[in-house]
Amino acid sequence: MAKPEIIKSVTEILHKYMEQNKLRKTQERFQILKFIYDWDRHFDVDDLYNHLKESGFAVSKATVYNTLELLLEAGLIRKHHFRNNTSYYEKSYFNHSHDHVIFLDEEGNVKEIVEFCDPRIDSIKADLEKILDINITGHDLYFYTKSKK
Amino acid sequence: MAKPEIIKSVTEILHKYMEQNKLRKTQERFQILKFIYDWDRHFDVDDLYNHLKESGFAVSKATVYNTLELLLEAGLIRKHHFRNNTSYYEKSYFNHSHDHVIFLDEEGNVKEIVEFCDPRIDSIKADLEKILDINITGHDLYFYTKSKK
DNA sequence: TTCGTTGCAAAGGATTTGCATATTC
DNA sequence: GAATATGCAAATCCTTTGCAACGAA
Repeated sequence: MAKPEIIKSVTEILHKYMEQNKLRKTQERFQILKFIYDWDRHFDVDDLYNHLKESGFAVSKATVYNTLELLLEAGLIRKHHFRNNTSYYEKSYFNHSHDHVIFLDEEGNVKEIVEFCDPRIDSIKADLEKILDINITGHDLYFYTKSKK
Repeated sequence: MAKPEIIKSVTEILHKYMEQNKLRKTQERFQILKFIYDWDRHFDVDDLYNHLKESGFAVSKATVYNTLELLLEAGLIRKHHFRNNTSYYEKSYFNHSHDHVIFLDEEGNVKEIVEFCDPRIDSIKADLEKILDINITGHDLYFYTKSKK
């Protein structure tokens, strides 16, 4: 699917989500969604806030936080913690479920992120659900390396 | 190994680590290490700070932070992020490498933690190292559930 | 018009930092 | 005695909250 179609599609998903939950369809929410899906990277709140500002669509940081929370609940983005105190986000639709290899520099800062898929995770998950008699709602798997890329 | 022996052993490891790195052997550092290894649970900074205070061995929060950082570098504890903004820690010596299932309540607070081991993680790791030609230094794998335990 | 959302600034929680004091070496 | 670690408080970073103004329904 080409990018404009993806954006159209996630926009519709957000429309439906807001109708179902009786939320208001503000410009800010749709613009932020569009910016995220136009961008091919993982980002933190400041990255997104600055990107919006530089693109001439400044919104308050509170709105960035509110909207990210909304998009998370709508299942349109995912949130990550890479061994530091900052939350990172990424789009999640039309984007296979995947895990991450995090490349760290000397100071432990995130230098690069590589995605991978491995079906063995799903089999571990299925086994745990059976053994513990629980329903697993999600997982986070991060491998860390200091190798240069 | 019985607990007193474990504590003796990790104490020696810390002694060596401090000698190798020309760090000072303060009471606080050894006491905190002992408290952690006497305790069978995952904890955050406040849990440990309060535990020390209630046990009549009060130290400042800055010292708790500093010492946890030191113990991390010495490989004597591990640090985790369970989808919230708090860091959790656990002892890591004489304690198999393992991963975690996190039980969350309605508000997303950590209610319970179950540990598990699965060799499939190591095989995924080995494959990634080969494919990406990197050296993986560690990983974090967390499964999340809202089931009651 | 109504009521949810935005924006701003203040508050909050976790962690770090600066500096005087205490302690190890 | 020299130099590092501790303790306290202030500072910082990330995130949440309160409230007036705005805008969608």
